[in-house]
Amino acid sequence: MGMKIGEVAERGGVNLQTIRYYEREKLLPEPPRLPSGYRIYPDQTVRRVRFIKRAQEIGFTLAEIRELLAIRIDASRDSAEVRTLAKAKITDIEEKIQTLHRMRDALGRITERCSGCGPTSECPILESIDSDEVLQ
Amino acid sequence: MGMKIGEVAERGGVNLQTIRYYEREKLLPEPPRLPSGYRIYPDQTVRRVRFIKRAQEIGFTLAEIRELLAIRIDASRDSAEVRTLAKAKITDIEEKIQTLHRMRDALGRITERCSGCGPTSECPILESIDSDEVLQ
DNA sequence: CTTGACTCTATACCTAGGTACTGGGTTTAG
DNA sequence: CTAAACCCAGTACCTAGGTATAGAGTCAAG
Repeated sequence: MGMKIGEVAERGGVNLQTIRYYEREKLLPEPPRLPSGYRIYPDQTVRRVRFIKRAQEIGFTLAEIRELLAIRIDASRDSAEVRTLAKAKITDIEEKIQTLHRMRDALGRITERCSGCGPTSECPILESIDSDEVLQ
Repeated sequence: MGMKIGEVAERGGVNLQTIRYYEREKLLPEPPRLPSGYRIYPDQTVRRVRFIKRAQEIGFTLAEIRELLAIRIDASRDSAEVRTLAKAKITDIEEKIQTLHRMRDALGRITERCSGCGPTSECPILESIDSDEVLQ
């Protein structure tokens, strides 16, 4: 029960320095320490680190991730405020999902139309795709 | 027909310097110039700039966006290769969509469960949510 | 035909998000 | 009881993705 920082980093898939950086940036709470000063972390810290990394991959900044985490954590807030915050985040997320769907569909059309063609320069279908189709 | 750089920047919603930066980074092709050296852009450049910005918002780096754009543009490639690339990108995108769905659902549960509660500290439902529920 | 808004290149600077290095102390396996 | 592996704080450094500034030329409305 309780890991040292190196294990958290390894299991979380990040550099050891990153853990300390997240602590400074208030993305991770300050953990208890051994008398030696060594940080001791509970298991769920690994999940939190992975959450941060996944949230970054889908375009949230550390500041936004801090807010997302705060939705769960701050028990001193009014629940109406919590709901308002959560709903705003849901809106952000749904917009990202829409954009991703559009990109996926455009890429899907490219793979479909070109199946069975030879080199691209001989593939009139690919050549004819409006060059802005994927954009949008 | 043809805008100068300031108009592209404004309509694209970015700083003027960013347009030149994207050109250096090969995200925008070098546009034709007036005899004075002024860059002259076609209309679709604005759409391309907005595409770049939207793609960034959902977590693609400029290097990845360059690849996405190249899928449409490079006609010297084999179409099988184009399809392989496009499929790899589709996989990336679908993973992002999954992550976003999970986050949205977790946030949705928070807003649902707390509707009608008073201050959070008096809301046993919110307090009881496993603090890692949104994570995952 | 001038004046204010725009553009050019080049270079310097900035923020976010880390990563590495230094000079120590600590833990643990043998 | 020692050597390898780990941790500490502090500080320096790095990359990505811009943004600002300087000094000079260009364009367009009056």
